[in-house]
Amino acid sequence: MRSLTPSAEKICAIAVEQFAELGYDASSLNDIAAAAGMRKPSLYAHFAGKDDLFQVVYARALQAEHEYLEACFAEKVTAGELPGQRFAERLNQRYQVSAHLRFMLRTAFFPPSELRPVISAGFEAYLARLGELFALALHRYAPGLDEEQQRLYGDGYLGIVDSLNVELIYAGAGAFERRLAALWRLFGESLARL
Amino acid sequence: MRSLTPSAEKICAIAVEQFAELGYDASSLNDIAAAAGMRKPSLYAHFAGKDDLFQVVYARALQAEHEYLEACFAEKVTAGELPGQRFAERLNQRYQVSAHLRFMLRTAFFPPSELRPVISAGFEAYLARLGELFALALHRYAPGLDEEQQRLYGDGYLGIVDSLNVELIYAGAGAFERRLAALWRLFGESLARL
Amino acid sequence: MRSLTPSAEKICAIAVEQFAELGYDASSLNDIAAAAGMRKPSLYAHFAGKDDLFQVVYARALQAEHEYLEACFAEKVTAGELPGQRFAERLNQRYQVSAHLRFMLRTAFFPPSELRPVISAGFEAYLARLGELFALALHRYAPGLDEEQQRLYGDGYLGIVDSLNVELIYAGAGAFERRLAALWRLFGESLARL
Amino acid sequence: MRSLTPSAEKICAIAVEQFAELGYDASSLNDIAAAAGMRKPSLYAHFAGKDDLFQVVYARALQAEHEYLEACFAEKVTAGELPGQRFAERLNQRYQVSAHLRFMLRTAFFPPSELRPVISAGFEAYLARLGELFALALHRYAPGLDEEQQRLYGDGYLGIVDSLNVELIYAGAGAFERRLAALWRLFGESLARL
DNA sequence: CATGAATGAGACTTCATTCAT
DNA sequence: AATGAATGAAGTCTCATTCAT
Repeated sequence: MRSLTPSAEKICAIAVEQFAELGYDASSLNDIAAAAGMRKPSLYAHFAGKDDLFQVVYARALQAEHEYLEACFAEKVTAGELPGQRFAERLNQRYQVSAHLRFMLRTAFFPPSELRPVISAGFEAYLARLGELFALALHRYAPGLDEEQQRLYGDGYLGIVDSLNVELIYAGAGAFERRLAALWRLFGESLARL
Repeated sequence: MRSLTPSAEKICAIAVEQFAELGYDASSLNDIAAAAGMRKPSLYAHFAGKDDLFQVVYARALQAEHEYLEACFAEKVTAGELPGQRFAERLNQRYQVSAHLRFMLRTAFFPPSELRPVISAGFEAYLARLGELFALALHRYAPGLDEEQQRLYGDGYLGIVDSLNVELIYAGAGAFERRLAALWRLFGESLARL
Repeated sequence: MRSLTPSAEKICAIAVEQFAELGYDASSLNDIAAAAGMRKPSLYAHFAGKDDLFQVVYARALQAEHEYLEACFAEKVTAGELPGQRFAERLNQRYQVSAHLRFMLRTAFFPPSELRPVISAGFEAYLARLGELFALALHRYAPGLDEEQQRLYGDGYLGIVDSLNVELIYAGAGAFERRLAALWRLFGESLARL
Repeated sequence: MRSLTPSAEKICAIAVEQFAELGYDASSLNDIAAAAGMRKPSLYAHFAGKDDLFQVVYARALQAEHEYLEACFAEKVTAGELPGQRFAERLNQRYQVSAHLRFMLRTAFFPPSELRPVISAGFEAYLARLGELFALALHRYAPGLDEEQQRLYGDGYLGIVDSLNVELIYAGAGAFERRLAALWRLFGESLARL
């Protein structure tokens, strides 16, 4: 993880918004530079090129969301809270607030072809960690589950998270809450019967 | 729905693949024309421009997937089949086979900014129809549900479908089956208790 | 040998002058396009890029100088003319008149690094043909020479031609005539004694 | 002749290689700086700009080759050695060893347009001195020559040297030896008959 | 003496589009 | 219906250069 100068930080902050909003191809270094208060060639003092900028931004987005993940699952659980519930319920807010999340999801779903491998690897690690954290919480919630059940709930939880992410991507906050209610009801009912 | 000459059909068939694979911005009219066996300016004999081509392709993709939807839900249900089950189980195969579906999903999730409204409208109609078809099937399966329960299962079903779509987009067939198993278990268990 | 449209011909005619005068790196497609009465992107309707243009121009230069070579050596020899004499004496005029020659020499001596192999091959064929034509003329002039002598005069003749070319490159017409006189005197005296 | 700090010396040593290999336009201050172990702007602490660096390097190349010239002609002649023979025979080795010579030749033949006058002047002085040294040696070898003969052999000798240089530029050591043998035979035979 | 940051100029190239043929 | 030619706009990127530190 490269450490960045303040200028480079600023460029990244601009770039993550542009990339999240427009995608790789429709984002222009010209616009990014202008929004960062400099001219296009100045970017090259900080990044080797568009690909490099994109990858740096992606790495930072991954890290930010990893940190969020850890923090979210590290919070003390309140009574009656199901495993992963807090993370799921806060997805909406996180999505609105974090360009990193919006960028990461867009990029993971539809990466620029040349960068697909590196992007996939990073995102899969993110998902894997989310799965682990859920598994730990599930074990705390219901210690006696057999392996198959653990896998079942793990897969289901990741599926629900993806579903919620998609809803955030193409719909709005209202739709999110409806979907969250529905899916979490199914999930919670099932867990409650354990 | 414009009717198309054979040449225009061919262009569309190429374009839907390119757009599905690369997205709007990274797709080049040059490549599309070449793959269709002609030169770039010839496209303008059939379409007003890139946007027009994109929109025509999108309309056709929507129609194709609408038709698939209807056909899928019109099939006779076999014993023990839950509402929407056939459609969900076949998503994987459909995704592999239908560039229209791949294109529609990509476009609906991340439309080119200028076309966002028209694209959203079309996709929402698709989802709405899917919701309706599920609702009908649900009613046939469990006639006495109150409105809230109907909405709950409808939302859940659409959420599951999105989740499966996402899995298809960024993972492979294997992951799809695991997720399908997990989500459908949750869904089916709940339905079965009605 | 690609056949060219009139526009492409014109571009080549401009380009050979620019490349001969400034070399590959200092020549600008912008300038070439402007001098050819069009804008930069229009060049790409005729050539795949700068390299392609350069190579086409080079191939044409080689051909032009090959043709000149053949024509020059095909002329009827006058009494007292030594083998290769006419070609050598006309180098100056040819150099002034033929951008192809100026370009070919510059390019052969200092090719852009990436194109070195293809350029070398072409120029060596040119030199080889010059050597052949001289050898034929020498045989006509002095039929009984042994192989070693033939090679000796062949090498000497090519050496003299190169020397004259160099003089044209960095000096002027006056210097050329002095050098021609000196080298040809050495060469002629030796031949005359056969 | 400016005297240089060690850093400036190093830059020059790198630059002469790059300029000799790639020419003025294709050489990048970035690469030169990097190869000299510093960043581009640091060059400006030593040289006013690219042109200045080029001219300094050129002046040093001229000086180095002047010194070589003097040393070469100052060596004691062995029996049977013709005037200028040693210099001619060593051209190959000198060319391989001296980036200054390679650079000087390339630059003299094809100078960057803006620097043509200063470059020509320097190179002509070099050639003039070579001519003088040869003339002296010739006088020592054959004292009684009339002016016309002196000029004849002088021109011929310079022509031969250029021819050999060209062979070094676009061919290899093997070709050099063949050409040297041929040209020197012509030259030596003629001299021997004096 | 060295450099990080910035920049104006300009390089090559691709793009979607138009138009006469 | 198709295309060769042309183009304005914009893309990414490199270059030599300057300046404050």
